[in-house]
Amino acid sequence: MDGTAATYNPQAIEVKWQERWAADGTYQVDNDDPRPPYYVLCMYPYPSGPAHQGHVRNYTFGDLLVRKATMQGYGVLSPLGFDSFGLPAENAAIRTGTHPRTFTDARIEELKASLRRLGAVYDWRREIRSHDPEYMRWNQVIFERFLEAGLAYRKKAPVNWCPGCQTVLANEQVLPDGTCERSGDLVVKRDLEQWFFKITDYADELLAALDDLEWPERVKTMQRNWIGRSEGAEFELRVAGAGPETTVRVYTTRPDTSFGMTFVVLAPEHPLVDQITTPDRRDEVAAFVERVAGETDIERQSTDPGLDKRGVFTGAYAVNPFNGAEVPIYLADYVLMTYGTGAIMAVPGQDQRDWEFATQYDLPIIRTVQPPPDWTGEAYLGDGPVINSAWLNGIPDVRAAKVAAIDWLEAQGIGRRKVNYRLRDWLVSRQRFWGCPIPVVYCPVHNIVPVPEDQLPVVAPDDVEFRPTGESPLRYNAEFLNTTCPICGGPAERETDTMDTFVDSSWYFLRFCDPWTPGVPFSQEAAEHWMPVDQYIGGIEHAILHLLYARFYTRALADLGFAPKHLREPFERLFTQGMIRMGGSKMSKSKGNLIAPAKYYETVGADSLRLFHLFVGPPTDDFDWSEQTDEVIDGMHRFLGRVWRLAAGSGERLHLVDRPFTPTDEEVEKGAHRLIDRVSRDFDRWSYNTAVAACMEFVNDIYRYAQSEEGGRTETAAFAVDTLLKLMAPMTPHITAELWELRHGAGTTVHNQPWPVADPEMVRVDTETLVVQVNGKLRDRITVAADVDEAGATAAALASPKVQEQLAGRPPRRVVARPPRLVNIVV
RNA sequence: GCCCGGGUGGUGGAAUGGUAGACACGGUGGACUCAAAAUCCAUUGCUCGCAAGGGCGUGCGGGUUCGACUCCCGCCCCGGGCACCA
Repeated sequence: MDGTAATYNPQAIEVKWQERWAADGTYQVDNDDPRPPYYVLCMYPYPSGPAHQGHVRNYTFGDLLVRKATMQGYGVLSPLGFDSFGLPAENAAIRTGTHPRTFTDARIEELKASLRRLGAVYDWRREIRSHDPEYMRWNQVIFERFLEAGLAYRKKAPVNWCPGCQTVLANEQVLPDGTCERSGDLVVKRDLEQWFFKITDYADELLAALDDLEWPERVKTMQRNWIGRSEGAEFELRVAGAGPETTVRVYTTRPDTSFGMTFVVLAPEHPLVDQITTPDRRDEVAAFVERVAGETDIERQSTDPGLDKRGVFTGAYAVNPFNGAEVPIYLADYVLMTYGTGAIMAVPGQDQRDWEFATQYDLPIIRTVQPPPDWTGEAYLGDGPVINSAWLNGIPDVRAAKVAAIDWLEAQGIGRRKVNYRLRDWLVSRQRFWGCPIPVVYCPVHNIVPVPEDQLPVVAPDDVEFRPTGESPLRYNAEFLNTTCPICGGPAERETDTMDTFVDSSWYFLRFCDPWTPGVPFSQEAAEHWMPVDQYIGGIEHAILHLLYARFYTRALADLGFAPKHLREPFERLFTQGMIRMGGSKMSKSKGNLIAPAKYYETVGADSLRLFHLFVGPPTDDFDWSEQTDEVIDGMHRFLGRVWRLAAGSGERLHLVDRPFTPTDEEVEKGAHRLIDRVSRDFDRWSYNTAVAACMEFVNDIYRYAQSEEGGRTETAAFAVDTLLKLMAPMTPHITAELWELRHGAGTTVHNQPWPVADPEMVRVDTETLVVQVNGKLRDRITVAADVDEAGATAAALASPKVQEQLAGRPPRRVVARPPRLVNIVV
């Protein structure tokens, strides 16, 4: 053997193969590729600099699938791009004066280089950067079509406003104590006119279609809860002493409990508050409203600090239409203007939060559902017959009572059946510079006017000043701000808000299918060919927002004629990986706990790092990076060294001979088939850690075989090693490629070998270990034929001397036989 | 607070109602070496015992079952998301 084959040197071989894959375009795929299509996609990253271990893990999983599907004969679409708009680049611009584009492009190059060095392969001809003007053009065209179709609209919505900075803050910029991270001022809520996308139009479909997706149940559950469909009723209550036009509309999921309403609660932002509050209550109500304005929704809905001072009486009363009773109207922080009608009827008998509120404010409690006799709790949420409810009394269950109550409301003309969603429309306006401009102008005559398509994309000017106030520089750039109305040519102002970056990530996977056809964001044919994504891979932190927005966008684009009409779901299968944590918190640049992969590339190599991420635990689990982690990574390098010495034939005491086939050789070949079976099934169930463990066991077995007295048979060993290299190729692509070339000659590559298939005859085992228990305790292990029946297994178990000793002459009361695995003898 | 996960040796984890701890990391002992590195071998849940062998053991408390890490109920602890971080 020559010097290069003698020792494993990852630095020498990894870059060589990476350059070859790039130069040969091995993993580029054309849209007319004749192989069956398969689309593997990892969530495109925000470019924050060189890859961190979270990226390494994510892209290792994706790359494994790309390479395996390629070996299986698919034409695999494996694109990547960059989610390149966002707050960090803007903050860096303010800090350093560097334009966000310069900053971002530099970060992208760093990230790309470190992913290349990992050996992850992509069709880079399809790369997308969300700040690319071509991508922005289509983002803006789509926005204008949304506007045309009524899917985009403007309304007022509260934002975080910092009085010191005179600007809008992201939630992230508001510290836990409610102050601005920059100035320390107390952040307040302020209403601004903002753009929304009507995702609620699709609420029903987004909910119903979840059932058929091959997604993790937990993600589907989170989306279901997020959409939060509820069925109930909406009805009007007159305000006592006011005219008939002054009514409070409430939404309830429990119209059957209306006779138990003992008060009404409005959100502090409710438009009726000023009108109905009595003069003697004004000061207290105003103070309360102001205080709640400073709270987040999470604080408002928390019941943690107790319920004191969480509500205030307005002095007004509402009339319960069911029985004419006058009940007091309160304000409470836990009622949100954004859900339902912003007003609720409170029924403390059947709602625990209402119960606590009623107790706090000495309000009456009336039960309208009969709790079971042994009920000791407070509010009763369960089923039961209606009580204390006049004409509803005696209805045996909640479901029937709801129907009766709603029928009555509709007959009286004061209310109706109503399906409600927790899901709110998507607020897409961002008061930032580094985002895709919203392509409209405001004309004093023609109001909102979209920028004509031939003038797109609207791109922010470069000569702006980044001020440390956090204010978008667009507001102060006269050249950008002042324009003319596309309709009348008169003076007009541009929209200075940009789009939420989730807009960019809501359709990039469609653009990847075809970033080339002029005149369209992507061609229908290409989308037809590749979509939906066969396997989407990303972090669990995107379980709700990104995935829901992408599902909405795909439907909207199909309905607007951009995508094929029948394309509803973008991601056929979803896999969500766990996070890499360090010291208990998520790895992130801001926490300064990133571990760059570069140092591993320079020492143990990319293959060892990839193998580590596959081996360390189930891909869905979080992983805590610790001081011991480097030792585990070193262990992967040692294992690959063993593989190298075995496959390159440079291992000590390897003893291979040409000789006739023996039963020992047959066992080794069977072992290889069992490995194929195990690794293939483990890959299919995302159990990479056990697949790696199986390969390690196999390598140990082959070493024992090749180092034994009688030695290994050359052909058998060659079959075993070649099988191993093929199975490991998707996990550790460089070392397996190099070894394959070494064994089979220049120009050959393991990566175009067909994925091995196990022969079922060779996988079958002849004998099994029968576990014998007495009263559930393990007492013996017996080797039995794999096809042993119940009687045979029982007989073998009873014949065991150890079992006889335990029984001590007692007759078995019962024998549970589960051949060929187990017999349990109960005495 | 609400929604969603998780808890197994010193450590990462394995075990789809049937042998708890596969495979690794670390530790201990040994071989090779002048020495070290590398490599290789043995051993390694806790505990009693010279040994054979026994007992205990999957966050805590109950339950279902011949049998529970696994299923059910009630707790405790840790993590993720909560709509302007992406």
